[in-house]
Amino acid sequence: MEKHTLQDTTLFRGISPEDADTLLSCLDARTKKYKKDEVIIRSGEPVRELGLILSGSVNVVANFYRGSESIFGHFGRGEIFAENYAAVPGRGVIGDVVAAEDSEIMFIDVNRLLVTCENGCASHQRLIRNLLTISAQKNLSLSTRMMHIAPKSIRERLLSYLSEQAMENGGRRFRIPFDRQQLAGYLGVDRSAMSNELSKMRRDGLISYHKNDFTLHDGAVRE
Amino acid sequence: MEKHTLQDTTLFRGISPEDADTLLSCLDARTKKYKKDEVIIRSGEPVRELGLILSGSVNVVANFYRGSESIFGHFGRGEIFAENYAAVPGRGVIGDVVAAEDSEIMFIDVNRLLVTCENGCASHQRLIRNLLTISAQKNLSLSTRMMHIAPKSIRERLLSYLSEQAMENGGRRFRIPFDRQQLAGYLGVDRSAMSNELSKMRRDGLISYHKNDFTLHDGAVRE
DNA sequence: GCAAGTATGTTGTTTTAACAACAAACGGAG
DNA sequence: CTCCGTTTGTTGTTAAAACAACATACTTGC
Repeated sequence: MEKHTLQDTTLFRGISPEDADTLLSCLDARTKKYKKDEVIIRSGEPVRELGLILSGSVNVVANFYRGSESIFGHFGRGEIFAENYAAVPGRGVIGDVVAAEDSEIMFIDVNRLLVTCENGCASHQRLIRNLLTISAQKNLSLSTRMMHIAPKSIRERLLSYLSEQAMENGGRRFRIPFDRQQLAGYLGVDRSAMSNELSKMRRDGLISYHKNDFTLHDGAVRE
Repeated sequence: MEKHTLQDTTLFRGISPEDADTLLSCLDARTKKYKKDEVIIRSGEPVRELGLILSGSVNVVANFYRGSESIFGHFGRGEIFAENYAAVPGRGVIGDVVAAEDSEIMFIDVNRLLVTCENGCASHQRLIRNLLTISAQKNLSLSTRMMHIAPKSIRERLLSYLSEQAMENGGRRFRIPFDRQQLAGYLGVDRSAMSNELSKMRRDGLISYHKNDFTLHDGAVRE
């Protein structure tokens, strides 16, 4: 693993390789390699360190009750995981964290990360800010999705999602970053049923679209 | 507003009134009063400060598209809001934040909060840690709920929720903190349909329960 | 341009949850 | 204890989404 890798991570973004180097020793970070399918964190384990993916990727696998062994999250190179558990003492991790491929993970003690040290304070503060930003961003995307999933009908979910996309885009015409399959997954509905509903909405004059290019009409938008 | 109030807030937890006082001037916090129903933050506004509720409470009101004016969140005395938007620059708030009753709000600039100052550094670090902990906790509760809502059927949602409660409780018998109405809301299903499903699950020997006291049987739990 | 593969749309059927309306159990207040 | 309000459970009906199976459109490599 080379230092330059770190700059590409969400956690060390904006920190020079030299400063990162200083920080690393100060943080007492350790690095470990995992083979594909190897368990990195076992469900229920208490965690003090966050994981930073230097290479490869990991899955979070939910395994509450028999039968449901579904992948609950996927994190790729440059991303971090388990940071919430590391920041909230005394909560066991829900689900196993498993290497989705051969991976190299850096573990960083969150308590140490939060205590500003003597050397390189500026970078250290940046590090803390980065962590908070990551956490806040995850919060936002979670609650946004929550909001879109809240309505019971497919149509309302679509309208909620599309309206937000429009608002975010500052216009009634915009492109969405999902294909139909992904959008259905995101909204928690069946793909074909969703396609069907989109057609109806077009028929009802609420929207028009071509592939990922959508336009909201008067009926669909506030005011 | 008296200093002692601050100790009861999630943000200033564990910080002495004297230290809090020092911090406040350092943070350049401002306080403002709102009448019931007054808009504190308008939808789409960019935010740099988090809001700390000294008294009263606020609602986050979603108002994406016509018709749906539903309360998306409620925060009470001692809690903070808008901290995610304050920490992620350049994202407009989704939905209005409105005073649910006469309230007093303290606004704290997150950027300033993150930069450790000279005086009272120990307390300042505690403040930062508190903020991160709050953020991490919200993340955990959001993703946990997400996970319970992911399955399509009521039964699976219930099993997901109950299994997690059991795991958290370290035993198959436990009490849940919701009444039926709240649980249905949390799982995003109809209350009566849920009651019905609970009965069926009891009939099927998966669980037994009396009021909020639940027991999971072999069929319901992993292994 | 054609063939093969993937993504999207359509239609009909089946399953399931929402809904409505009511019954039963529970929990104080008097 | 009884009455009243609230919570929980039950049942039947209706509406909607899941599901399955197929049609059409779009993409890409040849």
